[in-house]
Amino acid sequence: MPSVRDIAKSAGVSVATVSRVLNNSPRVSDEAKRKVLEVANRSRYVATVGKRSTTNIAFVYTGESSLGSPFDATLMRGMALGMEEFGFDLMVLDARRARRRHEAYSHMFMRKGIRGAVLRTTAPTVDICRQIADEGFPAVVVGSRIEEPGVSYIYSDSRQTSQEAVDHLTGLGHRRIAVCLNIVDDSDHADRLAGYRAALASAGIEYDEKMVVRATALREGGAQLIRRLMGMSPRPTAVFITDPYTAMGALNESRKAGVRVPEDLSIVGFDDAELRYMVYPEMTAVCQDALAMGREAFSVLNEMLSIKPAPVSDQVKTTSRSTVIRRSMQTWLEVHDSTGPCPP
Amino acid sequence: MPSVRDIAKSAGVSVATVSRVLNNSPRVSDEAKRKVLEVANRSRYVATVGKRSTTNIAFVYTGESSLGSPFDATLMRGMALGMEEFGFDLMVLDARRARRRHEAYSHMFMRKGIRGAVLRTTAPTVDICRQIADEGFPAVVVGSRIEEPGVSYIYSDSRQTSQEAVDHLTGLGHRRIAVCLNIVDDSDHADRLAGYRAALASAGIEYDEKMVVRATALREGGAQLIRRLMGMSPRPTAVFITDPYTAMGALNESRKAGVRVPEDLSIVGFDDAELRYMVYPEMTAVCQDALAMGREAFSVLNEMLSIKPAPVSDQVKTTSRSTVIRRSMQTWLEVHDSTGPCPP
DNA sequence: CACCTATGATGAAACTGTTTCATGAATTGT
DNA sequence: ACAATTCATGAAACAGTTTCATCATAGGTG
Repeated sequence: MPSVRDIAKSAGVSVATVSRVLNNSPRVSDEAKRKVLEVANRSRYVATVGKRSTTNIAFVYTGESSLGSPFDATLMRGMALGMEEFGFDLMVLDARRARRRHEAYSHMFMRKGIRGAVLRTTAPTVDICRQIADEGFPAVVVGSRIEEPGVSYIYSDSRQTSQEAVDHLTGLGHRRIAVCLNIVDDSDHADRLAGYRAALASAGIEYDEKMVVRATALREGGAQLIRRLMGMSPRPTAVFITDPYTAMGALNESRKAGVRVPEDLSIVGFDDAELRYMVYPEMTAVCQDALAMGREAFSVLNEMLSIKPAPVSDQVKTTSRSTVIRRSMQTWLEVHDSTGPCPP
Repeated sequence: MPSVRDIAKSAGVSVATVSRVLNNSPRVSDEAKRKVLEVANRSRYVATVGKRSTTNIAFVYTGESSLGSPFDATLMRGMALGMEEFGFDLMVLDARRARRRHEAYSHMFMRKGIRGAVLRTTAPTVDICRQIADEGFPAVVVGSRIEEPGVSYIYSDSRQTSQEAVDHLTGLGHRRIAVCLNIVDDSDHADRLAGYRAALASAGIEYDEKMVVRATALREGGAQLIRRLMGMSPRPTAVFITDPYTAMGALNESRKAGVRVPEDLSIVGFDDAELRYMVYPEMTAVCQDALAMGREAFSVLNEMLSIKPAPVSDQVKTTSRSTVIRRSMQTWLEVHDSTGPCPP
């Protein structure tokens, strides 16, 4: 564990200069900055003020993630439970804004006294998760299944329940069942599509690519979806919508377009909070427990942090990759009023 | 600004013991703990590690506040904007869990490296806000108007718009207009009641206490409300519901009870996020911009923190009360489909 | 051109808070 | 009753940050 004094000696400057570089003080030459950052990053420097051990956990989002979404909000509430239970403090951080140029993610975390991170990511920013895992920093991805080596995650296994959802539709006599996926592909939506296909297969219905529709994860995406479905011929009599907001938008647009739910169209949606009760009609949905996921994230990090890191010899710089923990949470199907028998 | 060494001298112990007390180390006698905490609290101790100045802002809720509500979620998104703009980091904190016994709030904040606080409170926990203000810690209450000396706040002035909302109803010919308030009284709901009364007065309608109904700020509260209203005689033809979730619950229960909205009952709700678009029919509502409030909170704290505190002489311990800043944000009325002409 | 002044980068030293280690006191087990 | 263990504590060592003095350089003015 190098100190500022070690770095100073190695970089050929004073500790004062090292400290200035590490804190972005304006009065420092580019040359000194370059030298210090080079040594600091190479030696995996972590700031430990007076050997103080902080207990901050960061909730890291990546700018494109929707911090105010019901899922994130519920997640946050779950994390608040974890804070109490495991005695951590929670910091909210935008991974891309908070980091400085040429700074390793783990360095950025340590600079802020963060011991572990809960990562929230979307498909385009998966590389951030990979990089953090590569640096060996204790982190867990929540709400996405990132199949990269070294990446820990907690996700909801929605494949089985998605299949049940579509089984529910075939059980009601539906044969022309559409599925709506997000415009960006991720493992979750792949799971749901797999569940959809399995259910079709078990009901002896042939898979038809034209029944797979893409929409944005917004109200407007759901509206678009309904307009698309109504233009199809033959029309689907049911649709499985894999995103909460899209499902909500679809329900509302149906009403505007004069499509009766469930008489003309059965809709199975997705819910990670309470949305299914807010819409009309109350929505049959595949549900996941974002609250429990938030709490579980802290449990996982607690486990990671209680494993003592292997002592790194001064000579060999091993990449001390942290333990990989992967957990899957249950989802369940709730049948409400947006699904009904297939129209004749 | 006392240091651990000053406190040690004053309390008659070593700096090591002071540090142990301040960090809840188990190996310390009650006697030493008492002496140190006494001096630390009296001298307004703040931890400044190596004169490092942290830039953490805390989002403080009080356990009873609903962290996962749309309002708080949107607020959080707004604060994320403020983080970027003003260069702060955000920490999430439960005021009551995080604090230790006999610890002043400002001490607790400083122990965690927090420079300023955004407070989210409900009526029963107003005293926490008052106490933090009394300690002179830079803090701003968001979403409540706390008329206590020294307390800064940002709130939505919903009085005027509430009046407009009820004007809208009287303009549609309604005469028997109920209002639904939260079961706990706070200044916001008082404002909305005042707006309601003003609108009645200007329309020449007499104020009737029986038309003031209380409900919890939950879906179920809204359901209860509808059952109450339907049992009244004569029945109100319109209701102004001052909480988003209550309004949502009322809309859904109306449908279940066979009450048509707006044909039988006009509903004006309240919205601080996007709820008005999620329900059916889309809800006429008094809207506030929680996003802007979150951002504004950081602006206010930035202002507070850039004012240098008066230097405290070693002899006179003045209570350095921080500047009081109060801002009000605009609310607006959006007319959608849950209000209509008064039935004959 | 010479000289003074302002600015900027830097390091030694001073300072802040935390932890380790040694020490003496108190408690407990046999 | 005595040894062993545990506990509370302070001195010292250590980690990071900032202040202050120093030196170099650039720029304006006679």
